[in-house]
Amino acid sequence: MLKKERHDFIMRQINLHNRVLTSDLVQLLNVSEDTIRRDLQELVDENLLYKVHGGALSKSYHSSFDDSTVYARESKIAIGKKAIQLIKDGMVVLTGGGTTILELVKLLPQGLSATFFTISPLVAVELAKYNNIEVILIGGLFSKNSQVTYGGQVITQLSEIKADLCLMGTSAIHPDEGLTDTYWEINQLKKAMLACAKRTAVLCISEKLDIALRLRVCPIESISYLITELDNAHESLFRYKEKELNIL
Amino acid sequence: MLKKERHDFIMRQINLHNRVLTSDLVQLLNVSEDTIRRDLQELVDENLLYKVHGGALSKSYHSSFDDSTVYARESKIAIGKKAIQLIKDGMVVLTGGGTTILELVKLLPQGLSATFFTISPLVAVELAKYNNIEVILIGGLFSKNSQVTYGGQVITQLSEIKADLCLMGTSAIHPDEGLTDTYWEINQLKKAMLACAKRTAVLCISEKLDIALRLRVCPIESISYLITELDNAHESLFRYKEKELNIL
DNA sequence: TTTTAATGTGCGTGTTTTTGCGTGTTATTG
DNA sequence: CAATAACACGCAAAAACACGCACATTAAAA
Repeated sequence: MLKKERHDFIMRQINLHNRVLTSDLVQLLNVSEDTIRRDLQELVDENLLYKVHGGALSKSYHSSFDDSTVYARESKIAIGKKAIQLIKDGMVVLTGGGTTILELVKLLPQGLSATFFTISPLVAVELAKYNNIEVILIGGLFSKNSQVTYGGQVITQLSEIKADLCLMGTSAIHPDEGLTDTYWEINQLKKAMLACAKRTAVLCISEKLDIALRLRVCPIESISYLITELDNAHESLFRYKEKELNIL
Repeated sequence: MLKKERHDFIMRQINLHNRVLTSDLVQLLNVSEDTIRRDLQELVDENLLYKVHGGALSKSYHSSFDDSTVYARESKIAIGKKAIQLIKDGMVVLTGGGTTILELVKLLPQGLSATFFTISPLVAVELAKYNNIEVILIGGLFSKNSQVTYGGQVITQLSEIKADLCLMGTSAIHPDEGLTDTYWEINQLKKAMLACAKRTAVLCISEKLDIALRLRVCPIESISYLITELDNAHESLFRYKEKELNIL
């Protein structure tokens, strides 16, 4: 492999992930650490990236760091960190859309090898940054509001999938009413997602606890994991602990 | 073997693989290293390729699919402006992926009422910003390189669609060889897209003109419109005008 | 046909680039 | 503060390179 190609590869990784580890590059490119270090130094000289102990960072990363337009981003990252513990190598995972799922995906470990089905284009794009993850985007009508695909075709395709784990954002959850939603189409969609996964994890920031909306998706017992940003011992979770439900 | 023949051979290799190694050429052409080096230097002088230690790279080779800095963005906007003239109210349009298409979508008139099928999640998200456009995302395996869905499922779904117009980005176009591509899957995909649309418009920045890659998608006659950023009278387009092809 | 000039090609020589390794130093972590 | 990992520096071998020169081939001029 030519040096220029290596540089291109590194810059590609940087643009994709905003960071690279020296050790990863050594493995991926099959050259010595010194070579990688020299490459990184040369790219620094060209003002293309920012070198740190252990690897390098994207130059634009720091300047555009504050994409804090995401509401309650800190909470969602906390939820994401908990949720990734459920994902193991070799798993087939089904995900919905929403900013919480998106934050989770950004936190996945680089080496993870798994298959992801998703109804969210944005999640698909983010997942595609991981070399060892196979991404299948479930197609259909595209919802302008929730930025996911929906409709009959999606549900048909979901019925053909067998997933180990389903990761689902939530509109509302209530200890007695279970999972609920406002829109018929989204409701149908979530039912279909639940049906095709062995276990389902609901990702839910605390302010959506104890709310019931118009349409019932499923009772609380159909859910395997409830993941919030709260400490496990937090009082808001008492009512949920009484059910057969793992709280993370 | 004549020098010109060697040069043609080298350029062919470059267009095919985006790179050549000096050592490979020495073997393939059975001449001395010096001759190859001189050849490469001459091709550099003609501005046809990019020389590096160990070989040479294609000039139009840009590996990074970097969304922050779209390559040749001005040209792509110019192409987009021309292409939207083809889109009328009520149409069913099929689009591929790529930055050119993405720029086009951003230029669509707000009031446009149409149905768009697309294999690109990013295009879908962008299209969703228009109230009167119905967006159907065609799902399937998601390609990390080209950021579109592909594979058997996509092709099956495409076969069920009847579109008025297909908007397609391009890897390479050549007056004799037609539309060509490097990857089998993308090649199959483009064939399927062509098959389901009444007319096809190829969006192509000028530096991708007159290049032939490994796999043939279709002859030039199968295309209805060729859209570049160049003026209609530009000499680069002469060879294309001879064919039955509308140049915009 | 012969001469002359121009161009193309290969080889020898010396230079530069690239790369991996050994050594010792600096950061990071528990 | 000690163990580990990451780092910087210099060195040496190998590869790639540039340059000049000689020889071959070709083509036009004499």
